[in-house]
Amino acid sequence: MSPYTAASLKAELNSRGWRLTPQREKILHVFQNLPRGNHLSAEELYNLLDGRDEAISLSTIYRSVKLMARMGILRELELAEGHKHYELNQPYPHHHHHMVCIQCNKTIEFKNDSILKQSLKQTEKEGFQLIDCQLTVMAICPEALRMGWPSALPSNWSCTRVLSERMQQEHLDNEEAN
Amino acid sequence: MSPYTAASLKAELNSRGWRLTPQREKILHVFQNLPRGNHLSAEELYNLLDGRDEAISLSTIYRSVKLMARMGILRELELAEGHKHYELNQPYPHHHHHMVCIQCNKTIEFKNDSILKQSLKQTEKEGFQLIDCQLTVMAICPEALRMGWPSALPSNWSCTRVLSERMQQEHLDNEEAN
DNA sequence: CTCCTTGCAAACTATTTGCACATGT
DNA sequence: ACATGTGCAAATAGTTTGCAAGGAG
Repeated sequence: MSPYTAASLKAELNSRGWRLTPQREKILHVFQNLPRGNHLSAEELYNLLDGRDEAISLSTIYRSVKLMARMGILRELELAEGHKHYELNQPYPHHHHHMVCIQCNKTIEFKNDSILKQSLKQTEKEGFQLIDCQLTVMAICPEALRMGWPSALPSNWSCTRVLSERMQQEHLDNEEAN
Repeated sequence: MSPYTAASLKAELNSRGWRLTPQREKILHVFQNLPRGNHLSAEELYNLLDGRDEAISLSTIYRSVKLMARMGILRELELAEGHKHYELNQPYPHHHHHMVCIQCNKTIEFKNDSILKQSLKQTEKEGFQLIDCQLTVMAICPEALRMGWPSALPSNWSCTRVLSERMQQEHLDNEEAN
């Protein structure tokens, strides 16, 4: 899972009858230069390239990330936001898991090596080869509990902390896209 | 997390200013009578009720399952098929995890108590209350490996076993909807 | 020079929403 | 009574696909 070069990507693609195109090379390049822990949706990747005057059509983006995920080059993340995110697949130790409040959607990332171990155990048992593993923990956050979950929470309630964090995150996302 | 009765569902709803309607009661009832290990998508739930001449509109189905998931009554499953499934939230020991081949989408369910323990550890550390946890293991199945993954696999290859299993599953799904 | 790949626009799927009417509390 | 819930149809978001033109091997 070492970093791909254009040449090794080409070899990998060609061996299955696929081709190395400028688009695929650019996409790989973006992910290789993405700060650790970051991940992009198809749309974010599109905007990022568009901003650099290296625009690639959205359909090609979708086709490429799906292909590269299937090849094991990219990792597909199912985050709470309802659309998929991608990042370079560098299994260990850069992967993390998610804990999300089912009441307000507040999400916390965490690392845990023992989960990887259990996944490995499971793949070995069935003769699979591990590529990636992701644990999602659904829970109720302290603020919701303090408000009296499950019964005493108004229907439109949301953790106060969540809003400001979301705004901060969006701010970061915007910077990153420039 | 004991089975809800119409009365306890009503209490739970009312305490947050919501109401017990025949639709919500029917939906709860369906999930309570669902064989262990089964789960329904919004559409499947719609069809099931429709077949019983107890039709509920799709939007109401969507609104209800989302509400009940947020209340902690239902559990929302993100399976590989691209749409959400729901089942009664009876945390332990009926939950399971998934291992899926990123090459052919073959999916295997498995149980593992240690994952629940790790999730519990994480929720306690952050002061959350655990509701549910789901591990997804992305891997390459033995057949794909035998075919020479990652390089020597034709672009449209799919495990032979997968197709027949899918057909069997679809067959079961159809029976269940009647 | 063949077949894969791209870009565009249109199609699609799962889900959400606006609104008028109906119904629990 | 009055706010919440329902059903319908239309809207939306994310993603996929058909097709003609372009480009890699």
